[in-house]
Amino acid sequence: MTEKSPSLREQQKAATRNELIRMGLLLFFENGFANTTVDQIVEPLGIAKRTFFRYFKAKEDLVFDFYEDKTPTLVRELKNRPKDESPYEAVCKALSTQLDLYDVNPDWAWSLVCLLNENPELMGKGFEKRLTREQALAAALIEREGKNKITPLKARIIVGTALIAWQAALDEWYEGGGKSKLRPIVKKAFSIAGQ
Amino acid sequence: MTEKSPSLREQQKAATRNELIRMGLLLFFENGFANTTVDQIVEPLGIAKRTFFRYFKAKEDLVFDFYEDKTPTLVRELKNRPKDESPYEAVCKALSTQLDLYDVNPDWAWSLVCLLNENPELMGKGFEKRLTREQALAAALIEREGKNKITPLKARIIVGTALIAWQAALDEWYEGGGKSKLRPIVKKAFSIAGQ
DNA sequence: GACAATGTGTCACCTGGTGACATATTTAGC
DNA sequence: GCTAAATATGTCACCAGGTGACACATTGTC
Repeated sequence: MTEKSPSLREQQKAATRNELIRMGLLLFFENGFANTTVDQIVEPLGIAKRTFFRYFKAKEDLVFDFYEDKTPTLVRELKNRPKDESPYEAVCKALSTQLDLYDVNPDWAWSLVCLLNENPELMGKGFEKRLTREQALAAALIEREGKNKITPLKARIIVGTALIAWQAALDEWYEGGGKSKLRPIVKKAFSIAGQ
Repeated sequence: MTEKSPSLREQQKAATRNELIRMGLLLFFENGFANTTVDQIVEPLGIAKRTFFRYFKAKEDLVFDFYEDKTPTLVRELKNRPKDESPYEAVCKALSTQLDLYDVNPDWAWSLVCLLNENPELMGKGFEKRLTREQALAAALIEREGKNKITPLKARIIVGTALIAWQAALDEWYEGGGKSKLRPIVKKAFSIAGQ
C-alpha cells in the first residue's frame, strides 16, 4: 500500500511527543502523578511548558496517549471480525487483541495500571477517554451489523458491557497484585458478562 | 424512631451548602460550567472562596452532591430486595427507585443531564463518582447473596452492567431531546443488558 | 534564495485549590 | 449566664495547571 513518508516536521514532532511521554511516565511512576509538575517533566528536556500544552490538552492526557492511539485499531479489528460471530463475541474478540500489549511489556502495563488505580483523578480522565472509545466501537458495531439489525441503544449496551468486564478484570488483576495472568481473568470476565 | 435534632451548627452548615449548590447550579445552567468561576458563585452569597472549598473538594463536586448523597439509600434499597430476585434483577429494581426523582422535578433532572453531556470534564468526575457507587453496590450485592455464593468479579460485573444500561438509557433520553419518557427507556435498557 | 506556513519560546495572566493564621461563632461545663 | 474549648469562617499568600498574544526560529514550497 501507500507508504507515507513522514515529513521532517512530523518526525520531529513525534520524537518530541515520545520524549515527553517517556519522561512524564517515568516521573509519574517514580514520584506519583500529583507530585510531578509539568515543569519537572519539561525542564530536563529543554522544552517550554507552553509547548507541553500544545502536545497535550491537559497533564492527564499524557498518560492516555497510548489508549486513544489504539482505538482506531480496535475499531478496525471489530469490523474485520467474521460475520458469524455474535455482536458481543465480536467485541470481546476485538478487545482481546489488546492483551498482546500487556504480554509484550508486562511491567510497563503493570505500572500503568497501578498509576490509574492509585490516582482517582486519572481514573476520571480515563473514563472520559473510555467513553470516546465506547462510542467509536458502538458506531462500528452498528455498521458491522447493519443499521436496521441493531439499535443504537443495544449497540452501546453490548460495547459497554464488554468494557465493564474488561475493567473489572483489570481491577481483579490489580487487587491480586499482578501475580496472576491477566489473559484468563479477562476471558472469565467476558464469559460472566455474557451471562 | 429516634428523631435527630440537628444542632444549630449542623443546620447552618446544611443551609450554606444548599445555598452554594443552588447558586452554583443556577450559574452553571445559565452560563456553562467552565464559564462560571467559583468567585462568581461565592460572591453574591457573601461567602469566602476558601469556605467553598471546605464544603466541596473541587468545583465539580458541587454538581454531584445529590449523586453521592443517594448511594447509601441505593445500597439499603438493594439489601432490602426480596430474596427470590436474581442478583441482576435486584440491582435493576433498586436503581429504578431513583427514577422517582426524575419524575418529581423533571426539568431540573433534564438540566442536569444536559450539563453532564455538554461538559466532558464533568462526565469524567461523574464516572469517578460512579465508580464509588459501583463498589458500594457490589459490596452490598455480595453481602446479600452470601460471600461464597458470588465472586467479587461477578458482583462487579453485574452491578457494572446495570449501571452501563442506566447510562445508555440516559444518553438515549438525552439524544431524543428529553421528549420521551425516561422510565420506559431505562426498563428497555435493563432488559437488553440482561440478554 | 525568498516567502509562506507552521512550530517553539517568552511572558503575562486567569482560575482552581491549599496551608497558615487570625477571628468569629457555637457548644459545653459550671 | 459566663467562660473556655471546639469548630467554622475569613484573609492572605502562594502553587500549579492552563491559555492568549506575540516574537522568533524552523521547515516546506516555488
